[in-house]
Amino acid sequence: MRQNFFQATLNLVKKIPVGQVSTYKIMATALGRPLAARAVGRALNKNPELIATPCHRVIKSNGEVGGYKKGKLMKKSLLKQEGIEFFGERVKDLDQYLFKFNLKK
DNA sequence: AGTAAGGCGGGCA
DNA sequence: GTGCCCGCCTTAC
Repeated sequence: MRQNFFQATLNLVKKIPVGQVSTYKIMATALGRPLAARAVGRALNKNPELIATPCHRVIKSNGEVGGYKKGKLMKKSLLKQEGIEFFGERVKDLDQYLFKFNLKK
C-alpha cells in the first residue's frame, strides 16, 4: 500500500471542496495513518499536477499555511481566490473552512 | 539494503 | 509566542 498511499493522498486532496481546507493530520488520519502527516506532505510535494490536485488546500493542524512547492505566498493567493481569508501566516476562522472528510470530531 | 530528507505534529523549556 | 527535539511515515538516492 506504499505506492497507493501516494495515490490515495492525491485522491483525497481532490475531494476537498472549493472554499474549504484540511490539515495534513486530518488527511493522514483519513488515510488510516494518523501519524503520517509528514508522509502526506511529502506526497503533496511530489504532486504531479499542482492545479488538478488542490494541494494548496492542505495546511498545518495549528492553522498555519504550511509550505508549498511554489512557495506559501502562492498558496495563500490561491486560497484567497477561493474565499479563504488569512491572519498573517494563519487561516482566519479555520474551523469555519476546515473540511474533515468523513471523520468525526 | 541503508540513510537522508520532507509542504508535519506534539510536547516541553 | 518562540525554539528545540523527538517521533512517525513514505519516498528518493
